[in-house]
Amino acid sequence: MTDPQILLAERVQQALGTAFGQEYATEDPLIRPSQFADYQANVALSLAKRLRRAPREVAQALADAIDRTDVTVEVSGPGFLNMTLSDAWIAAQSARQAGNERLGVPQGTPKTVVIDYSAPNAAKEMHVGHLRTTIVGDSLARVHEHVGDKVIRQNHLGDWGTPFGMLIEHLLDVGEAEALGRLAAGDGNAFYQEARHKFDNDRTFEERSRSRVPQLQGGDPATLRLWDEFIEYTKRYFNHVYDVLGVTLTDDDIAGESMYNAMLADVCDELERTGVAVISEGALCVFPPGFTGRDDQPLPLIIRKSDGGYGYATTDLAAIRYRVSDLKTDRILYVVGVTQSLHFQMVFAAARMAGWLHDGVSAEHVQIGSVLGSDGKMFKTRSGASVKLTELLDEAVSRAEAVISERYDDPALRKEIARKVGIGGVKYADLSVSHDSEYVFDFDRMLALTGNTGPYLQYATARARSIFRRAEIDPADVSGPILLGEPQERALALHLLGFGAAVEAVAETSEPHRLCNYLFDLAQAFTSFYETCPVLKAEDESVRLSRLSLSALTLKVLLQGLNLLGIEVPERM
RNA sequence: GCGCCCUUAGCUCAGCCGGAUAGAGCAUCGGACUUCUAAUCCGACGGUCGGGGGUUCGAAUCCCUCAGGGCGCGCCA
Repeated sequence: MTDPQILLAERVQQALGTAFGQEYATEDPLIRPSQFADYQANVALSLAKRLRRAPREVAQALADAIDRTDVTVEVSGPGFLNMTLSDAWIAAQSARQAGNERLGVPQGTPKTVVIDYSAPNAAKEMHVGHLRTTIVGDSLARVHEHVGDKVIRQNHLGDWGTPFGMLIEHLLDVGEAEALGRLAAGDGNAFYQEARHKFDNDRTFEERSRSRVPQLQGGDPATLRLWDEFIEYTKRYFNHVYDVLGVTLTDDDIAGESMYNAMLADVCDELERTGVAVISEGALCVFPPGFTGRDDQPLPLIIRKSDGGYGYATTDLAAIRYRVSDLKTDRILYVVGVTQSLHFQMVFAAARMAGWLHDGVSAEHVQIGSVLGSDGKMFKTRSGASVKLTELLDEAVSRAEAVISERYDDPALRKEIARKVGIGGVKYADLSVSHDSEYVFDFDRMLALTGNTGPYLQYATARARSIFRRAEIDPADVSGPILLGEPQERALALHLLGFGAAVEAVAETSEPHRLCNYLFDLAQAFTSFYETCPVLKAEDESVRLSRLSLSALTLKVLLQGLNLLGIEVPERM
């Protein structure tokens, strides 16, 4: 790890020990980026009261005790310690980072992390919100893998339950061949709506559908065959979307609701036997303490309906039990819409009551905010119908093509660039705002070539690449001492050192937007460097080599960072 | 009624384990191409951090309260 904050924290802690006694050596030195120096330590202020000394005095004593090798320290204001790193230290760390194939990203103690994401429902509307959970979850999976965790992707497909009776009946009505063709083409939503319409308006269809459900759950072979086909063709469509998006999910990651069917009865038995669940109004319910509904009544988590059927709470509980006991996970991330917040709170609480979730395992709901249309409401087309995802992505690509420079008239090249820019722009838009906030879907903003966008980062990367293309040098071959003559060089090198910390923070907090912000700042620092510091035309050979190294390092970090976000980068733009 | 989330510059958003004059981007205005991609860069303008109270040496950040908005809340998943 090359992060300067670590060095500074160690230095200050050491000084705390020598200045005030060893009991203070573990105090958080409160290192923060500073506008007056590279970093500042704020610990003197927070410690002053406990030491019963004036803050500035504490700061001075601390400053005097700090090992000043490669660091200048000065007391400032009411008791801040402004710390500036020597150019030599930064340059040395840069060289170290350049020589490190992990670019300064540490590998922690490996954990097993289950990441539950995407989870499209084969029987319900699928909209851009599903894209977002898929994209964010996929980035988290990539990041955890990169820091050394064992990642188990779990695509909790909505492939079971009441609506499937309806869908199977509709499939029979339409005819298998035609129905399956439509499903593979991504017409599942319309297919569902047709079925739903008949279900609501046609009594005999409704009855047929209802009687189909027990056959499905009971394992009737003819019904299962139809269900299998339905799911198979729906999966083809999902896989097509994943392919277009460049998402790492495969069929091996599918762990849909149907998978837990066989465990549900046992889940209920165990909960009932242990007294965690009780019968209420004919349904088997868990009443986790602290949850109340309307009229202050305890809020139930229904795990077996009064008609004997199971709902998604049962499935989710079965999944937790399975993930902890069979998958041996240390951490479960549920990358699911914010609207499910209450549901997950209750499921987690119930799982803790049952002892399935114990202190060694953390279950976290990574709440994904809703994607809104320009009207500020849930994203829909102008006509009010839900948007077909593939059409949305196609539009992103064709819009990207329209803004791509006319400098590329080779149609194949243009198309390839447009594809990466269009898809990358959509993905970056999902990743760059904090996952729990809503955001307004806006093609113009996410495909803009300036600002905190995917295309801007891709462009910065393409410019870095062009240096090496022009020089006919492989960035991987560049090495050499780094010299920090210009302020832009220093700022770039210093920012590069923070890469590892940024990646680590994403793994810890499940917030990919931190990495986006880091990369955006990096791209800006690089562009600024690029504008003011000629690389190939540098007057001095050692400066040229240094700048080449710096460019190579930047390029590698940008590529690695974008890869962790799941964003492809065209060779040129 | 209860619970969760949100309210920061004209717009879109960061910052929220308390720390100095609250930051970006877009938009607007003004500069910079005989120079490695100007799809860029540099600068300016712009904010009582929803209101009020509290804790603190210090609050956008923590606590309380009020207002406004979103989502959810017993047999869909």
